[in-house]
Amino acid sequence: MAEQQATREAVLDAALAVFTEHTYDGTAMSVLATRAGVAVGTIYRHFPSKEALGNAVYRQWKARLAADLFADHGADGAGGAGLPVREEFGLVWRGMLRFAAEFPDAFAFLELQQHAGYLDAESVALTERIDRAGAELIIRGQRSGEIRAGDPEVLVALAYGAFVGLAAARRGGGATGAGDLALAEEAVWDLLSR
Amino acid sequence: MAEQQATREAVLDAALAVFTEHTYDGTAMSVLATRAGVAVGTIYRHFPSKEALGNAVYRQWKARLAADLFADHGADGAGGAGLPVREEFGLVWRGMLRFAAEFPDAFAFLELQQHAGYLDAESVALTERIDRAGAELIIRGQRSGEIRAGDPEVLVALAYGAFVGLAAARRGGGATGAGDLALAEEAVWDLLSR
Amino acid sequence: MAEQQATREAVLDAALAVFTEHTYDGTAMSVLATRAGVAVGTIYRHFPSKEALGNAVYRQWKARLAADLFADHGADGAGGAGLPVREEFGLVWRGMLRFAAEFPDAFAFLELQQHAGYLDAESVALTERIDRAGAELIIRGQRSGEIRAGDPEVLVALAYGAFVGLAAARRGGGATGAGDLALAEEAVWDLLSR
Amino acid sequence: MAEQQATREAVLDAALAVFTEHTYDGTAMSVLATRAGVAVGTIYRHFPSKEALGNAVYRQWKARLAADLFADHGADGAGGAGLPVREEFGLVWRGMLRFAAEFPDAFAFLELQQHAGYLDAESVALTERIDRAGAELIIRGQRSGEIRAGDPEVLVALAYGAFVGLAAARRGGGATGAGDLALAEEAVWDLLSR
DNA sequence: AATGAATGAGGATTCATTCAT
DNA sequence: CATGAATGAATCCTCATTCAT
Repeated sequence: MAEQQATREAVLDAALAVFTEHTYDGTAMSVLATRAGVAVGTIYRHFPSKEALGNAVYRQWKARLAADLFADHGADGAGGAGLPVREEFGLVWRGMLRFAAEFPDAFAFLELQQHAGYLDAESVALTERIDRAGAELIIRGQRSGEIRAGDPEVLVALAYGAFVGLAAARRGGGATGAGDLALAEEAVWDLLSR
Repeated sequence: MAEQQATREAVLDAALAVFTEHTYDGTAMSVLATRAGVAVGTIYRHFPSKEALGNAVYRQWKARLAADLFADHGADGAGGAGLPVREEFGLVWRGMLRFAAEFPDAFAFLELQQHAGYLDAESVALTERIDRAGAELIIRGQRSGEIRAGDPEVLVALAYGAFVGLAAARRGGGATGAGDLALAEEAVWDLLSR
Repeated sequence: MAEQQATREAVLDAALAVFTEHTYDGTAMSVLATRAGVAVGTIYRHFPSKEALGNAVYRQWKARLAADLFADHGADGAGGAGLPVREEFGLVWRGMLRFAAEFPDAFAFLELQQHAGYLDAESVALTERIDRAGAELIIRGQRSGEIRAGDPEVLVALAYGAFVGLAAARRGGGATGAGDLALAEEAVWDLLSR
Repeated sequence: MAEQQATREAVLDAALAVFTEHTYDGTAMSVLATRAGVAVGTIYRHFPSKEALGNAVYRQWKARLAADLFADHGADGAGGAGLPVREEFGLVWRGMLRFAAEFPDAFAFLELQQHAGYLDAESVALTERIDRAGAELIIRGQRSGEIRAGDPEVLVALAYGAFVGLAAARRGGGATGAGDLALAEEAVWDLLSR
C-alpha cells in the first residue's frame, strides 16, 4: 500500500518532467511510463486517463505553489495581517523565488505552458482562487497607500508576469547572480508602489 | 500564382488560429485543413511538413512583432537614435500594445506557448535577435542614467514578462479599460527606471 | 467515388465474414482490415467506429432479409393480399430458404449470435418491424381459420426458431437433401396450422 | 476445502451471468471477478485460463441440461423404454421448459450464443452426444409410426429450434402465459408427428 | 495544382495473466 | 490461499504523410 503510493508518485514525478519537456499533448504515455520506470498499464491503475493525470499534476503543483506563497504568513486571502504590505510582498516574492528554484520544472510546467485543452473545472477553480489571493494583497496595499492606484488585476498581471519572465530567463540559463534577485524584487516593488 | 499565395496565406492564418487554440501538438493537420478551407494534400504543396509549417507560422509572426517594435524608429538594434530612452520605451511599449491588440492570437501563440519541440535553428536565432534588441535599449538607458543599474537581461525579462502577463490578462477578458494601459506603461517604466 | 463505394463494400463484406466466424467482440479490427484487403485506417474513413460498423452490417442484412421475405408478394405488413395464407407462408418460407442458402454467413450472423451489446436504437427498431410482419401473417391465418389459435408471438417464435434450427443444422453440414426441405416446410406448416 | 468449492461455484455462477449478458469475448476477467466477489488472481487458482473457465461453464450447464432432459426416464440415449414416444416427448419438452424456466441465463448462454471460438474437443463431444440422444428419440417415434418420416437430424433441428425460439421470446418478455406453453407443446408435437 | 482516400506507424487504453505480499 | 498491483501485448482509434485521380 505504501508501495502503491510510491508508484503513484513516481508517475506524477515522471509526468511533470516529461510534460514540462515535451508538453502535455507532445508526450506519449509510453514515454511517460518508461521515464517513471513502470509499465503503461500501471499508470492506468492510478489515473483513469491521460487527461486525469494531467489535471493531477497541474493541481498538485498549483496547490503547492499557493501554499508556498500564501500559507506561511497571515495573508492567506481572507486575512490582512499586521505586516506592512511591502514586507508581505517580500515574503510572497521570495516564496515564488524559493518555489521556482526548488521546483523549476513545476514552475515551468505551470506558468510557461498552455493548459486550456485539458484542465477540468476543479483545476480552473484552483487557479482562480490563487489569482484572487494576489489581488487581495494588492488591494490591502492600496488601502494602506503603499501600492499605487489602479485595477488590482492589472497590477497582479504585471507583477506576476514579471516574475514569470524572470523565472523563464533563469530557466534559460541567465540571471543567475544573487544581485539579480535583489534587483528584481526592488524593481517589481517599484512597479507596484510608486 | 497569386492564387497560390492566397492559399499559402489561408493555411498560415488557419494554422495560427488552431495552433493558438489547441497548441501545435494538439492540432491535427486535417483540422487545420478544414479551417483553412483546403484539402490536406494542398497544405503539403506549400509546406513540406507540419514542423515546417509550425516554423513558418512562428517566424512570420515573430518577425512581424520585431518589426512593429523596433523598425519604425531609429532603434533597430544596431542603432541608438537621439530619442530619450523614456520616449523610445514608450514607442516600443505601444508597439507591443498595438500588436497584441491587432493580432491577439499571434501574440498568444508566440508568448503563451512552448515551442521548443519543433522550432528549428533559424527560428531560434530570430528570437534571440529580438531579445538582444531589447537588451540594447536597456543598456542605452543605463548609459544615459534613465534606467536603473543591473543585468540588462534581467530587466528585459521582467519588463517583457510584465507585458506578457498583461496581454494574457486581457486575453482572459480583464484589464480592458484605457486607463489600465496608461497605468501599465507607467508602472513598467517605474520598474525599469527607479 | 465508385472506388470509395467499392472499398466500403469490401469492408462490409469482410466484416460479415469475420464477425460471423469470430463474433463481433471476438474480432480485431486489424483482422477485419486484412480480410478486406485495406489498411485499418481506411475502415475508419468509412465507419466512425467498430460499433457503427457492426450496426451497419447488421442493418444491411436484416433489411435485405426482410425484403426477401416480405417484399415480393403483397403481404408486407400492412396488407393482406388475396393469397391463401398457406401459400403466403410458402413464399416466406422459401424466401428464408433462398436467403439462408445464398447468404449463409449473413443468416448465421443475424440469427445465431447475440448482438445486444452493440446494437443501437435504429437497429433494434428494424428488428422489431420484421417480427411484427411475421406476427401479422399469423394473425391473417388465424382469421381465415388456416392457422391454429394462440398468441401469434408464440407461433412466430416457434416457426422462426424451427427455421433457424434447420439453417444451423445445414450450416453444420447436415440436412442437405432436397427432400429435407420439403419435409421441413410441411412440418412447420403443421406446427402452425393444425 | 468446502471453502474452495464455494469459491469455485461463485466464480462459475458469476461467469454464467456475465457471459450471458456480455458474451464470452465481451467479458473482462476483472468484471467477472467483481461479480463473483473475489479477486482476479483467485479465479486463476481455480481455472487455468479464461478459456478453461468458459469451457467449464459450458460443460457444467450442457451436462445439466442433458441430465434434465433424458436422465430421469429410461431414454438416456442407448435405451428405449416402454413409454409411447408422445409421452416421452412430453417429458423431454417439459424438461426443457423446466430447465429454461429455472435457469434462464444458462439456457440463453448455451443456445443463444456462438461458442465455436473457445470450446475444446471435450465440450464439442458432449454437445454431439446430446444431439444424438434427440435423434434417437425421433427414430424410435418413426419406428413406432408416431413421428413422421424424414431425416431425424432435420426433425430434431426443427423441434429444438422451435423450443429455442420460444425460450428466446420468453426471455425477451413475451409468451408468458400458461396457455402458451400447452399450445407450444402441442404445436411442436404436430410438427413432429403428423 | 488541388483533392481527399488510403496508408500504417504510433497513440491512448484495455485486459488476460503473473506474482509479491 | 487470496489478493490486487503490476505487466506488456493487443485493442481501438488517430493522424502525418502519400499518391492516384
